[in-house]
Amino acid sequence: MNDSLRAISITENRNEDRWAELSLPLRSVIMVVSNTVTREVWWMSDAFVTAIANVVSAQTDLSPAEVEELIETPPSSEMGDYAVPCFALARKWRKPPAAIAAELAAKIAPSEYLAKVENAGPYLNFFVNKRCLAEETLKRVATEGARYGTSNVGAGKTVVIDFSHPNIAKPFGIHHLRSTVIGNALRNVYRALGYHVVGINHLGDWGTQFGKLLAAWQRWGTGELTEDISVATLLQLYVRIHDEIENDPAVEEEARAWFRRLEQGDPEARRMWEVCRNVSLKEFNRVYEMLGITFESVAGESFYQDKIHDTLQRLQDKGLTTVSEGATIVDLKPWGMPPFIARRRDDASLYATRDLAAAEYRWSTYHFDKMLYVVDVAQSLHFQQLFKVLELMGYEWHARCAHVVFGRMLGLSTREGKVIFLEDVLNHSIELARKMVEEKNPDLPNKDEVAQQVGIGAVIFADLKRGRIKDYVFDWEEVLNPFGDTGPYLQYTHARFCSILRKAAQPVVMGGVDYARLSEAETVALIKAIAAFPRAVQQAARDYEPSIVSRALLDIADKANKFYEKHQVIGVEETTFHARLLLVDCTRQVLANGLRLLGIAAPEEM
RNA sequence: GCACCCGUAGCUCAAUGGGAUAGAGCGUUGGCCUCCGGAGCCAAAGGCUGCGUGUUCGAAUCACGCCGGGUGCGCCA
Repeated sequence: MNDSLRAISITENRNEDRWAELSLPLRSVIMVVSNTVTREVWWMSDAFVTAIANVVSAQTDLSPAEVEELIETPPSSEMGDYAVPCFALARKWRKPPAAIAAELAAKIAPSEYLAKVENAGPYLNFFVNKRCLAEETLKRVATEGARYGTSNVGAGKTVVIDFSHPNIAKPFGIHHLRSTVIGNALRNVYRALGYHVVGINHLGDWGTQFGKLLAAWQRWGTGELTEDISVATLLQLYVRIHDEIENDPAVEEEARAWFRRLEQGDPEARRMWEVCRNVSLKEFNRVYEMLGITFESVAGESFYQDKIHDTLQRLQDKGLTTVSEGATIVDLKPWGMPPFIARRRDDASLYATRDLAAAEYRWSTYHFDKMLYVVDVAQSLHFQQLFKVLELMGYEWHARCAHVVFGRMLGLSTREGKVIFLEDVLNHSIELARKMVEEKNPDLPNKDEVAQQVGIGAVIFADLKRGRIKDYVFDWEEVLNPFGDTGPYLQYTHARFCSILRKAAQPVVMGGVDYARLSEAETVALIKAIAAFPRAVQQAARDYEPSIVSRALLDIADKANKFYEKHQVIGVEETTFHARLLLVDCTRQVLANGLRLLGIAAPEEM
């Protein structure tokens, strides 16, 4: 990031926290809060796991639940489908783990579900009945359809997600992409798990920056500020006043004065502010529409303007505030943090103040079980302080708040203070997708629509495929490359399987399918990948990590293409045909479901 | 200076509550369409998991200490 851009990003909003520390207490709280959610939720608990747990439990002094905790997946399917390591038993029984594994392997007889048991060193490896695996999995997908992967673990619970939150009077930059798509994906994931989700766009529509903007207009603007002004012009004004302030600090006082007028409800200031807000919102909405993102609530910082007085009063009543150098602060020294500044020397409110008021308001409004702030790592300290203050105020729900941290976006080749507009990136990507579609599928009737879906999907997936914590090195080539582990690859696989269904020209039937026909290595691998999907969705929610869904999808697509390469569907003997056709349909279904969770379209042709 | 985050193949990233031989994609090299979509598949090459010590039957994963990078640290958001 170069200097001019850095100057602009001084006022960028929302970010960070001690994610690792917070996630743990949060999880334990959740478990206490709801009796229905237990640790088992995060584990696979299908028929095979249960069968293994029972059969091993019968031969040991471990309970089925204890055995379940031990079950893992071998590194290679040739070793088995599930494994129970015997190290824990070895300590208990004071015998070598390999001997125990061998002993258990000999004692456990094959059953309908578990076709074979053998030991490999200290591991007790189970081979499942492939027919059962196929039947369990595909019946479930076919029956649940678009609901496959969802559950009701969140029924009756509310999650508030604060995401996107672009800054008014500034363009919707590429750096807002992360919070926007991560937040949206989490919103979809939680909703899929039955939670009531409140997605909030906490717009950066208040603060000293508007004082600067208004001061700039007064200096250089001509006539009245009206809504025909563009965001680009507003940005220019902002950059210009910013430079001016650097040269002449007195100008800053001018800006502060304007912000004070705004906070005190001065009609002229208020009117100009509204113009800026409306102009920006119009532009933001265009981007949200492209991304297919909506919010349950658009309550920016300004929304809390009339609430901060009471918030400050409560802080004071609880004896938490002190006055230091004219400002009202909460001393956090005992917790090794700098003070939380609640009110400025000149009585104006601050970002932190408004966040505090927002937290209180959201609690009283939603009584959430969780509140997630999807904000980049730069604001870690801010949220640490905020959560600590909530705790000091005696709010037990402070532990339900978590900062969903993501890394900064780097590697943007910005020329001289130019912010990269997200809209431009999306359009660029759409253009490339259009060329690709034109080349690959010139007769497609809805080429424009598909180009949109593929182009935008590429940008979204590029962001969501990696863990959110790492800095994201934005690379045009990577984002626009349609080959490899990309959004277009997933969409292509989906379209390819849709194509088989079209060409087959026969209804997919579930009744009478001979699942024993689905036993080749590539086929089983695909079925397993499909079976793993629901768990990935739950893990994504547990870790606030959409990339877990992304990777599950890549795995399914990878296995799907390998299956496709090796096994013909159309034109093979009828019993096998029907079995494979069902698998194709289930594959298509789960890919579509997963893409939807990520906020990516799944066109049937491309 | 203090705090937090991140160091895994040339590059971007994985590695299922610490487990078996650390895996993908991009890039490089070489193969595969008379056959359901080649935006695909197969194969090769590429690693002291930043360094060290410790805990453990077992460490990329946990602890401590270094080194390197990023970010933050009182009236910006």
